[in-house]
Amino acid sequence: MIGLCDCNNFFVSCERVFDPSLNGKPVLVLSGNDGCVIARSNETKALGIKMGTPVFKIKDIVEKYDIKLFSTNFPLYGDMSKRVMNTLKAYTPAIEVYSIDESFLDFSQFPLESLKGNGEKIAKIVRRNTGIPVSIGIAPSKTLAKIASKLCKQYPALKGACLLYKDKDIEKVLSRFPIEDVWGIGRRYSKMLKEYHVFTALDFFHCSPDWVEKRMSIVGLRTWKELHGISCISFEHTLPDKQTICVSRSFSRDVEDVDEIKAAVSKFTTTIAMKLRKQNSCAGQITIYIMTNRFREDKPQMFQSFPIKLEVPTNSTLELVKIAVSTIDKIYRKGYGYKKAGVIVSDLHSSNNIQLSLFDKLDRNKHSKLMRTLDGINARRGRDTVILASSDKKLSIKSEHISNRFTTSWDEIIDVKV
DNA sequence: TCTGGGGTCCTAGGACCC
DNA sequence: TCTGGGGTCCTAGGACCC
Repeated sequence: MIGLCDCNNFFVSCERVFDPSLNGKPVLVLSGNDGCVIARSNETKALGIKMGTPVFKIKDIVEKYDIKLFSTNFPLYGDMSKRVMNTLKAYTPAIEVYSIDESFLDFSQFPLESLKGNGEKIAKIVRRNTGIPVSIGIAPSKTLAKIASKLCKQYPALKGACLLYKDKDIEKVLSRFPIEDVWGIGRRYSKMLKEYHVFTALDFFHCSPDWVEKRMSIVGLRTWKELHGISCISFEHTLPDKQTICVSRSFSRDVEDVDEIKAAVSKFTTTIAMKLRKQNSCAGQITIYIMTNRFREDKPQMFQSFPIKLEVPTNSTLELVKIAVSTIDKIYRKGYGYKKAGVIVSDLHSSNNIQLSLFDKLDRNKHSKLMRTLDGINARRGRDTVILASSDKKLSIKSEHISNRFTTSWDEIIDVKV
């Protein structure tokens, strides 16, 4: 049996931990530049506000219901996530961190009759230790566990834990579960399935496996089997290294100045190099892209992306930034307003086995020593204590409703009034 | 005026090998 | 009229996830 612990309305819950007056009130958390809705409280869900809605389109509702808005605060959410995961680790034999707000829990050694009670206990402890409410679904497969966790949110009487394993129960639940809400069935497939009158998870359950495989490949077949209680997506005890790493941002306005774009790309690449070193990888390829605002149909559009193969894979900030910034000169065109830029590294290798080149002039030992020192200082003194001069320029990104980094910055720690 | 960011996996087709 | 058989690797595109 496998558990899935999902944090309820996670980003909203993080904000509420540090401002309990938000409990019971409608709250939204917004994407970068305060653009779209990326998290909703139950109250705002009830108002019919959809995930991904641009905020300017719902200005009237926000005002009418006095909805509290928050800019995204990833340092806070990331740290709160760690706290939740650490608590889960302490009360289960193993966890697989699946996303910032979800973990699978290894319940394979627990007797069946103890599962419901254990789930409730764990949900209660997480709430007590971190302030974050969670829903724990327990079932024979990951897909069913996801469904079970959603049931917890519908039925508070379950006290945060739902065990789903009897055939009779599964069929009853699936018959009321919309096909588009099943893990693994996205927008495209649910549209296709509905054309064949498959509307609920149970309709899909009763499809023939051959039919499913023919139309949805073995990925769809896997979902079908998982709904039948056959576990096909195994529990991963160790996280594999990333195969690609990407850092990109939209700007709050259209940027024409090439130096501003270079500074942004320099910043993104600095972050990427840091992430590479963190997982002990070197990149064999780096791609830089810049694009105009696709929503401005009245303006000329431009999307340029330029991949560069590296002769020797690297994770040196100096080397990668130099390449990235010089690439901007190749792809930048005057007269366009750029709205977004990004950097992607791929073809990643372990730093321990790097194929060197006969013609390489770079002193790689020197670089890696310097990077170790830089990482050390920035770990102790804060992320941007030592940066490259080329990235020393403020990015134009809007976040008007941002809360404090209560748990990761001494300057922003919570005030307690006595 | 204002529209997010970061990932994975699978398949098909083309280029190439012997 | 007729044109082999068996592979690998790479990339682009499409699907999905949070």
